[in-house]
Amino acid sequence: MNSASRDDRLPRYQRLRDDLAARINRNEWRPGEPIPSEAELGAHYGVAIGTVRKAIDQLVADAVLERQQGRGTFVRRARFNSSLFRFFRFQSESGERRVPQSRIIRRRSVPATSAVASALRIPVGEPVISLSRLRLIDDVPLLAEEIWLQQSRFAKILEIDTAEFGDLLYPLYEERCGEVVVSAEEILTVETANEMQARLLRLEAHAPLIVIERLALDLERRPIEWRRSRGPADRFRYHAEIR
Amino acid sequence: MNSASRDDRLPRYQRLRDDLAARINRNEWRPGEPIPSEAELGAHYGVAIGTVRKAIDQLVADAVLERQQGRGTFVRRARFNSSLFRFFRFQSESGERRVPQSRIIRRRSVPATSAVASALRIPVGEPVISLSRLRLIDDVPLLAEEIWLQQSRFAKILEIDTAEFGDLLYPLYEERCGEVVVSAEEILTVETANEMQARLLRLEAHAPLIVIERLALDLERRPIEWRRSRGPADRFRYHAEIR
DNA sequence: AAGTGGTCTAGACCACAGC
DNA sequence: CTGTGGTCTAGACCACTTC
Repeated sequence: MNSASRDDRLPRYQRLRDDLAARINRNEWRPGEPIPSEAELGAHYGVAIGTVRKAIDQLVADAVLERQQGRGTFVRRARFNSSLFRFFRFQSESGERRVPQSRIIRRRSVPATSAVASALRIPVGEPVISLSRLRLIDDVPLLAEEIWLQQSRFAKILEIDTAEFGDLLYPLYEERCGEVVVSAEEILTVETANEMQARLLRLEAHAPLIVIERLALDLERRPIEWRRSRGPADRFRYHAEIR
Repeated sequence: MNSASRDDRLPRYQRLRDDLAARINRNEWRPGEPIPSEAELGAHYGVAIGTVRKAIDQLVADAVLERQQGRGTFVRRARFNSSLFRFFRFQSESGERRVPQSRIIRRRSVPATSAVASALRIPVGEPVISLSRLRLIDDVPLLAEEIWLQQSRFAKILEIDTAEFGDLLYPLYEERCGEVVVSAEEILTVETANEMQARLLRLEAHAPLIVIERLALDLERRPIEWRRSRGPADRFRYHAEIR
């Protein structure tokens, strides 16, 4: 249990939620696997089943767990095909949702600039992994991305051959580093392309670019990755729900 | 109760939620006022207090109600200053969040085009109210908006002097028509200004514009309003959370 | 002190999945 | 048939607000 007793002032269902979240993060149950039944968890933690339900409710709302009546409660596999990828509507007016091809252009270790440090909530100068990649559909460049990762949590990323990265990074983070992206915050702005960006994206200079800054968070709401993506504004289409 | 017994197959807390939502929509309790206590509601509807809590939980999650421990549960007043207005960050890099000034340019009744009809989920040709307005900060144009409303629900909007509309429409909808906006879906794209838009927004022709299409929904998820807003892309800044 | 929402319990019964 | 989650109940105690 350990961390479940972190803060006695918090209600039990909160501490239970946090403990379950940590255990899932620790890969105690793998995606697709069921966690113990509500009754078992209640017995194990010494709380009523209603309290267990309330804790699980939250993780279901966070899309971390999935209930299946009569079967059990399961760790969700693949949080990668849904809303987090929304801005790939970026171009596919033409129809279906395809995963863009990915080409890593550069990978290096650098000290965190103040902007990166404040986004990732780490000290300035701390080593971070910096990735540059280009995303394409049908070999047409769609997005130029700069990506920053805290090196201490993602050291493995420096070891893998970039050719083996695949087209999606989040599954890589999960498989190689045990880091799971569950939510994100995005800020959208528009700027004009400089010469390098124009060349990379095969646009004319000064063409309008959409800029998407995204901070990806794990299920304990700690920053995992910060990225800045740029793509041609005229092919952009972004869907959002407001509550 | 009436509508609470609409569908016996639904769980009680769902039917209770719907009934409370309808009563709030009917202005049975005004914004800022408390609804009856959980115990009272339980007695009135003949359900356990836990069931009442579950129904209220949902309305709290929808930002329709607000709990205050020791005081009661209140109908939220003014859902107008929070996330629904996010894109007014549109320009105020300079600091605080201000409500742009609003100038109604045109108001008329027209038959719904197929696009408007499908957005508002009404038959093509049904009369709708069409508004054009300009929004400004410090007399600088910021957004040019086209707005469509189902005329049968918003007939009063045709009667009020447009000079008395004020700077915000949603409070107007609520006060005059009893229609409350609780959530919305937005689609963002970028296009270039035509001559009329450029003149209106005081931009040069072909300047990039951000286009925000918004469908506003009431707490029963029925479409209330559809609008298309255009503003200078270089002053655009949009924040979104993804889950 | 009285009334409100917040937490937690213990148990009943139902609907569904899987053997 | 057994085990799972889904709904619902009735009541205890706590924390907070108001008088």
